[in-house]
Amino acid sequence: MVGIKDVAETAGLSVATVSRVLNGHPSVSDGARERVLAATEALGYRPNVVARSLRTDRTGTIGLVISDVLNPYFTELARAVEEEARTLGYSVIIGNADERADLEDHHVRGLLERRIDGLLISPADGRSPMTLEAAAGPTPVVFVDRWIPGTDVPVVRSDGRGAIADLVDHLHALGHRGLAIITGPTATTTGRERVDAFRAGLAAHGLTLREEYVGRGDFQAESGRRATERFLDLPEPPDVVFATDNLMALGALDAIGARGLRVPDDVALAAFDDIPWFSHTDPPITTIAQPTAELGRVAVRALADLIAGSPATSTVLPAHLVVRRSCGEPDPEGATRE
Amino acid sequence: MVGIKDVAETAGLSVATVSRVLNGHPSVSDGARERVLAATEALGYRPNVVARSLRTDRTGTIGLVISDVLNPYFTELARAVEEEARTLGYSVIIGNADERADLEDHHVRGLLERRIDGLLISPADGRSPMTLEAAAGPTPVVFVDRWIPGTDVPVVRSDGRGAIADLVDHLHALGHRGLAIITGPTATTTGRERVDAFRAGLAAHGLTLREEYVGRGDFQAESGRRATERFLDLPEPPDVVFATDNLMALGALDAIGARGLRVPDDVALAAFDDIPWFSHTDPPITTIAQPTAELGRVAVRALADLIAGSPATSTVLPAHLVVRRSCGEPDPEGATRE
DNA sequence: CTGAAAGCGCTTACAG
DNA sequence: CTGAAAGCGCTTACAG
Repeated sequence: MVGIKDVAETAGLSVATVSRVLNGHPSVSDGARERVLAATEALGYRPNVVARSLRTDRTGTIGLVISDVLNPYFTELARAVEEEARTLGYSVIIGNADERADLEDHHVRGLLERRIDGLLISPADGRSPMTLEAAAGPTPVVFVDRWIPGTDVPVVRSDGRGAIADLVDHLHALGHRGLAIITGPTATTTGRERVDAFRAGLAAHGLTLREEYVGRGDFQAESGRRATERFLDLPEPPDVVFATDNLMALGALDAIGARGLRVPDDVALAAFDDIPWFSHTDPPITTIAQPTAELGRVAVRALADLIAGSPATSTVLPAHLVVRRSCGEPDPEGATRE
Repeated sequence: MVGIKDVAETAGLSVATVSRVLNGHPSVSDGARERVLAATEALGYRPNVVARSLRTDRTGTIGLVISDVLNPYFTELARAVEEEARTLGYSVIIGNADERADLEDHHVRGLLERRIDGLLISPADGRSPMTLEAAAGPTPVVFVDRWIPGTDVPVVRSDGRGAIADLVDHLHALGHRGLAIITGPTATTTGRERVDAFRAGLAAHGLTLREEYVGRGDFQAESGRRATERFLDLPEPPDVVFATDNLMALGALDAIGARGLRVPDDVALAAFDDIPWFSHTDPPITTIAQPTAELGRVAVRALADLIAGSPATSTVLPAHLVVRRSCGEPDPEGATRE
């Protein structure tokens, strides 16, 4: 591989000068600059950022550890993060934890060893030792979407509680009383928030959440399927199933379809997270939309602040209800669709 | 940050010995190993892989440049790649080209400067200079899904031609004669292959592909919407629209729905790439499925071979038709569903 | 089995 | 404006 030494040699200058040109240092003569650029071009020189990083102690890279790349919510988040990071001059390395604490650990450790400048994590739960270590360590960390209570880390997330209250109102107004929920892991903050808000929403209508109407899922499709099957096997199945993310809603759809039942006639379905497909499912799905891309962008800016040494602020953005037809109502022609 | 020197000091040994222990070198006494491990643990030492990489000239990382993270096909591919790479001891850094040659360039350059051990690329077209440079350079490269003819790079892809012929047969048998296609960029190999195979399939039935029934898309949703709108504006709209990837099918669905038309009664729809949502759209979508995850795994193994210095072989896996209801037929209850 | 030392490819005070 | 030299944190022949 051609190195800076080769460039210096063919340019007839020292490596110091070559380095200055390549890094846009002002103290270089135009002549030197030209010769360096010409040599760089001629040799097809690619700077070795590994060496540069070792020397400068910054990698120009941030890490992003998400729970599940197959989840369109996280995909959209990741895309927004990469876009904003690129604007700010950072590359991003994505680690997919697949909702597994051991994988989260693996990726956080790898990213830390790689000396990324900062870390964005959507922590599965508080049980990944490396995540805890990262949160306490010197590398700047920002939590996005999920967070770990009790840590001193800025968090950028959305608050779904208001929207969930709206959802329960909506369901109640449609006459539904047997409301079931498929939760995420209750060790996750989003998992807990959604079931708590749902319970609170029911309470506001004088209803209580029946124990058998709580299905414990893990935010992945298969768990949504299993929980829904259990609901349907109940002597008194629920009127509505609220799947607290889009993949579990997909699983619920699978389970309902497999029994030859129809949504919403036999059982209604609501979801959390809006994705383009929800407009085209049979029927279109009522869901709660997060400002996903915005979360990603804000999180990157917060992390960049931290890296720059400024204090970073936490941000909470609101989610909102998007009414479609999966809970039984007539389609109000794009009511809350933005 | 605590470095190897600190560990050596508290262990009362040289950095050489510490390094040997950390790298599993056999020539270390049990006592030394123990003291090193204890010191490592006590100090919370994290090896600096940047320094290690500079020294060893390998990063234990492979790069993956895909065309669009928001496309579930590529997401699934990326996931399989990461999984297989992890098994083989590699990390993977994903670059999202978003179907833009300039972004592909940006990511390939960044990955090369980062000195990744090997590169997996799904090239947008032959117009990214960096991709061409990478293909010709010393870093091992494998193309996956798409490739660039005329380069000397192994390619792992699926062949959709047989399945497209099956699709045309299927459509013809259902009585459809006005067949339209939304292509990907014809600069991509997959874009070309799909339209060529479609045309050949029509020819086999004595039909020709009418020029106005060819919509040029870019594999993203918006282009599918626009192409479909143009089809529907035609004095003689087609009977069937074949969207050659899943996102353009989503766009087509949007366009059809926006006019209050129904699939398949008003216009039939077929797609390329199978994704879980296709079973739940209204109606479920007939499509062509690729062995996506397998492509990813095979590609990683081919790249690992190349990195190890062995020759890598190209692989072509077959795609197959999955018949659902979007073209008008009765649902044969999961006919070709695996 | 162990350690001293060279060197990976850069950047950056320091001196001129 | 330019260059010689030190040093980033590791690994690895080489010698003992």
